[in-house]
Amino acid sequence: MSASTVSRVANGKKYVNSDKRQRILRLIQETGYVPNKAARSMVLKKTSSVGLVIPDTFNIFQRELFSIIERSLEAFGYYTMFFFSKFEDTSENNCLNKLKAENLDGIVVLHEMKNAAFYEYLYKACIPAVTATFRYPGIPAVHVNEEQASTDAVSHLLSLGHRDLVMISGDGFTFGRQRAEGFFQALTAADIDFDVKRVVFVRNYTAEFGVYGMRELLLRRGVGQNFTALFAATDELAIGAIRVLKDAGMRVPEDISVVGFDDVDISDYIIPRLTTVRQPIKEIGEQTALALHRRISEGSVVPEDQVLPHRLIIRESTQAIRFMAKQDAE
Amino acid sequence: MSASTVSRVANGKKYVNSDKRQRILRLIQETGYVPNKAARSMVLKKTSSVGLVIPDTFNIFQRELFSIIERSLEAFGYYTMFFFSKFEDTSENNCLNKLKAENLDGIVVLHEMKNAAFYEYLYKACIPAVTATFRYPGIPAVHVNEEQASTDAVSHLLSLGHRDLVMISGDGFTFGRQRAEGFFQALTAADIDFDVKRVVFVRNYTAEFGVYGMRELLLRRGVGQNFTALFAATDELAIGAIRVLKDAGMRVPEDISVVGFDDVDISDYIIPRLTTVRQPIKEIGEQTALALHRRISEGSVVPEDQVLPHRLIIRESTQAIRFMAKQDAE
DNA sequence: ATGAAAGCGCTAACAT
DNA sequence: ATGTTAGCGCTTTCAT
Repeated sequence: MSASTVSRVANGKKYVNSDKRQRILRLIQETGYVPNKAARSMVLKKTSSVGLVIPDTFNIFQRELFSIIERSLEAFGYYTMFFFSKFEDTSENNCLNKLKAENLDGIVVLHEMKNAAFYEYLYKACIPAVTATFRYPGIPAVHVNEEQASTDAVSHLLSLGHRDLVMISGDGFTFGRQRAEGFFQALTAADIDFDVKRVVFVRNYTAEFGVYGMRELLLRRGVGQNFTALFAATDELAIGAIRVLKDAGMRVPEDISVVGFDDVDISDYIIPRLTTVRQPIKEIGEQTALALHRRISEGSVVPEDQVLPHRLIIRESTQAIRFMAKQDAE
Repeated sequence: MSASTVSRVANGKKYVNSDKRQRILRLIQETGYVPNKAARSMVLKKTSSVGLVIPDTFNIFQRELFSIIERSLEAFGYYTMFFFSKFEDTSENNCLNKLKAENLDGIVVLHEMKNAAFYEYLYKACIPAVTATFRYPGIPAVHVNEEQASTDAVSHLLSLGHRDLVMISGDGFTFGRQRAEGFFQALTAADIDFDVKRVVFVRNYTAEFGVYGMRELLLRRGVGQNFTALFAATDELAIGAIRVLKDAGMRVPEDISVVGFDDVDISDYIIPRLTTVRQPIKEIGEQTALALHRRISEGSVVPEDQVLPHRLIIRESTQAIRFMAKQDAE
């Protein structure tokens, strides 16, 4: 029989005698035949593959997220190709070139490319894209309300009686600035003095940089500043910061309350269990995949912003301010 | 000019007038032309892509590892495709089928497929493969000596005076059994009674399952058993176990010493800092990529086993046994 | 040094 | 219902 008949069977098309269909199906089984994807995608002019652009170094939350996205995409029948990119021009261009060679059906952007050429290419080449955990004008995004979530975290601290707050954030991504923004908003709303010194920005969102951030904060503390509570822009930053506090003889939460962000899996197991803002990571991943699938299959062009609900998870690392702590300070 | 000339330029072939070459190069730059990978791989009969088979659920160590492998592979000019597989037949077959469709140049196996059909396919289809963190007969492997590493960890506990040891391991992968094996070997070598009750096997290597494991151990403890030290098959298992101990009012390391395995990035920041066995994760990743590259490019068939050196990292979670602890027990 | 032509494995349009 | 043909974008002979 001819190639086209086999093709018809393989793709479940009509117009095939059912005897013949059975026979071909059996043969496919026996020989373990699998159609060549390259050839298929060449004639179909689509690859059933989507690209996932991710940061070269990622924290636990991001790692979790992109594996969820990968699996959700797979459920829709897409293959996922990962593209790592650093926060630097050469790396981004490199990444873009690889992307171009793939004829991807769509792209999920998890890493904020700073080079506008990237987004221009997506636009010109009419490649459906969705961003997750951040926004870019004209592209549908799935994310939480970072400012509001941060404000909620800080409000929790405020409601516990804390007035002297500090924050560790990062300068690498927009969310770092947004979370700091939320921090300041909550503070000003509570009539607390607006002092930029309350926030230290570190290069990365890992525990290692949490250590650096807290050391800096402790240094500042020495020269007149003081604090009873910390808001860390990620759980890992919090873990590093708590480490330093412990080493400096300060107890969490007795002396210092700490709240993190992300609700990474280990946050519920560390000592003390971390109070944090949970991002609905599963939903973010699934909605991102769904949004991209819809853009690809239905060609819906309307860029819609999906803001998913966050939730404050109160655990052990925060507690009401004690008078002792205040007295120690004076 | 003709397509073939452009092709020659794009691939850096000879026999092109240098004026023309310059002109084409410039045009490529300007138009942002990138050759279509599908068409290329069809005629070349190779894809420059390698598959990375990874477990559907992975712990921090594995996540770190496969991102290192991906980057190392990229350095050799390969694209990486990720294939997730569960520990179950349908999922493995599914994974195998996807693999087949790709015409991969090579495959890195990080997930122990139990279905032999998988390895048979690799063999029959002559697809170069390398396994990492475990071994499969006939395939080059990159890994540490799991038994020896475990023995070293236990010896450390022994040298601290501990005699009553327990272990939490998993049954999902070979390394779980190997690490338990090393545990028993160290015990028998030290003339300590060989009691299978000393080890509890959980379904997964995460903190969550560390909690379950320790709860079980504590239950057993109630009925006459006792222990002053724990060896956890992964750092995350250790984190979960320490959590339970803390909740049960036991201090680490004052009452119970704990040693983990992997030296995951956060292990140096948690409270207490975790004593653990470090796997040379970077080297494992790099050597895996290198081994595969060599098999692909040089076609070397000799399956060689690469055993990389581990290292015991002593931190805060272990300390010499105290008499008090012994007395408490009696 | 360059161009023309063939062919990689597949699917879709066209015949029958 | 089935086979034949053309063509996807590239590289590689083979001519010139």
